[in-house]
Amino acid sequence: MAVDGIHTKRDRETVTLKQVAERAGVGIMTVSRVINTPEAVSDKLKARVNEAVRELGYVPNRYAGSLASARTSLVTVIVPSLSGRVFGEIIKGADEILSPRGYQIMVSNTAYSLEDEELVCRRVLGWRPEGVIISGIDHTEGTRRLLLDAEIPVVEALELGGNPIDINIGLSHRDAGRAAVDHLLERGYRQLSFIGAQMQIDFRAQRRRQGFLDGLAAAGLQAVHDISFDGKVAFEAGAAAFAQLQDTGEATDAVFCVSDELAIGVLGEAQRRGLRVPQDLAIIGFNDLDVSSAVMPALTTIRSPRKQMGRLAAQALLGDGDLAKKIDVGFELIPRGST
Amino acid sequence: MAVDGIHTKRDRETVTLKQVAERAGVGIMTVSRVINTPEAVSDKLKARVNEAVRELGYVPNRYAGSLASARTSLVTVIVPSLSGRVFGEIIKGADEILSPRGYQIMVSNTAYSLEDEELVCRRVLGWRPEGVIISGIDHTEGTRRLLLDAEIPVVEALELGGNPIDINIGLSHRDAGRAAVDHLLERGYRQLSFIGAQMQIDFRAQRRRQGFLDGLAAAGLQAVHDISFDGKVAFEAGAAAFAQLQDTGEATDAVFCVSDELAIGVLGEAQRRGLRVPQDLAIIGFNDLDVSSAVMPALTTIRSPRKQMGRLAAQALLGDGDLAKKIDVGFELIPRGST
DNA sequence: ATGAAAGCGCTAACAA
DNA sequence: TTGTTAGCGCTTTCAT
Repeated sequence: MAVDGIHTKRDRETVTLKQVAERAGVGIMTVSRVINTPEAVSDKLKARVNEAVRELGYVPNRYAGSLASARTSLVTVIVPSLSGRVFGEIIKGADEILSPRGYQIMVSNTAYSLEDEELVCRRVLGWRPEGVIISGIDHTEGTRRLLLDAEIPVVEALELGGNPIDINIGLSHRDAGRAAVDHLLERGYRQLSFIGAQMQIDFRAQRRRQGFLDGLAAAGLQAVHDISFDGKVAFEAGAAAFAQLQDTGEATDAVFCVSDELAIGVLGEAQRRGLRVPQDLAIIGFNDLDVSSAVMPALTTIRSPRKQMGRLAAQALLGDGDLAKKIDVGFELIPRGST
Repeated sequence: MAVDGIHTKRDRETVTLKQVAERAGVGIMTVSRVINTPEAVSDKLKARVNEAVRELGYVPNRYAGSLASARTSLVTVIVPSLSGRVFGEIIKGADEILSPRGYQIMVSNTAYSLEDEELVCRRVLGWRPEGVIISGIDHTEGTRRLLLDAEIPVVEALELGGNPIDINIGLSHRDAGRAAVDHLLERGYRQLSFIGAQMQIDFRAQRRRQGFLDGLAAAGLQAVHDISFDGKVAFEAGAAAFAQLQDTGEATDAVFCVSDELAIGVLGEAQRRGLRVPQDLAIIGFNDLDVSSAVMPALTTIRSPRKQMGRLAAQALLGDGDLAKKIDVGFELIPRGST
């Protein structure tokens, strides 16, 4: 019977190895073996034990097991946000590799704060993960120290660069920003603007913006507008930012949005204002979300191989295939209707 | 120093309570108290211990702690999919309540399979969660048995009904489907169609469809089209389904899509075919994703309070505020431009 | 306020 | 193939 509210377990009966062993009339090690290395037990005893396990509804206690064996089969993934589909895909990619190998993933959220990341890291290391996948390359010294001292494989994912703690899998966000401008310039646009969100806390977004500005400078141009507009929902922030930019500023004929959400917000707002995309306004985003190819016109964007990064990160942790310590997964500009 | 690939920890040095105690020149219980109940230790010893903890980089081992105390501070959330933003929001809502209270969330994925759900359940109970949040009300007998035997609070979330294991928080998806038809009929549409995806495995989607069909029947009508079109990406499935429906079938003037993703796919395809929405075609979805209000025209949809369900589920587990065993969070039809 | 002893439920290492 | 023993690193309980 279920029970009101959370409370400790000790006051209730728990089925243990020993009880299963007694029930089956065998030693506890036999039960342990039936569960962990069934091939090492005779069919006869195995059957008896399995029946006892079933009858008692025995579920092995991982705390006891891990304490005794020093194996946890746990991998933690540290992400800056639980909302975006972006991080969900990394997690999913990692899970696809890890689950079949018997690993459990534990996800923790830093809310884009380096200080919280350090706290999260400390908390999470108490679970003695056998590997850590952490987002980005910017961390406090304390976080680095913790991770280094843990003596487990660590993958810094999403972005390339910095002074890697261990393994680094990602792409150059600066190059991606640069690719966005180059594309717009090539298409003939000259009055380019940048729209960002949460720029103070999102280092990867900052680097995409920097790449954009670099590219403009290289072409002897400068941004017509360069704004960041925070908001609870990125789509709305995009719409609001574009509205502000149109209402108060000089004309722009192309915008680079630091994310597809913003870009789709801009697209909607532009259409509401009667602008034709891409004739009057070109829009390019970043991420290539599923929805980006569904909107009309479809959104030109830069695809980051998120799921692949998750998979590679997991494989790197497992030491599969002798992967390099540094893997550039690259990005791909997907030209579509919006430019 | 980090290390190549995952391997066990025992071969490397680990800092334990005992080492900290020796370093600080106190008993191990004093160290334990400094960490768990610092108010019970004198300032002098507390300072010495904290210094030793810092110097050694001590991180308490949760396995030892939980084994000894029978408290895990773990809550597991079982979802059918890691991809959708839908489940991410439930998790986020739950995390907002649980994290500040010192609980760690562990997420597990059943891939919309009841059999996998049972396996996942068994695996996850080995971590001795102090509470479980599980999606939906459809489970195998084995799953029910496991959850009941665990003697911990269990919340079945997202959907109301069935024979609850313990606590049930959600909404009636059938009523939601019914609300969708009623809205379309009220707007004057008569040639209604249904577009679904993954209908065989998604019970909640089935119930929305049933509500839709019920509503039609009550009005003496029947669906022009009633199709399900699977695909890797729901947006694309929506577009493909609508294309098929247009190419091979009778005229329809309104479609109810079982999810917003499908609806946005339909919207894009309709626009590509030169149809005016909502004049030529009305579209209504389900979920109210962030993107749904950003597209042009904005999508009429039914909002389910996902984050709130996550929060309520967490609060119910904690026994907060003496919540009912059954909570109907309702839904809200949001009329927008697409109808 | 502090410490010593016992033991949580399991696995490693060994013995039979 | 099976069982016995000694911990794993902590917290509980009970002394002091």
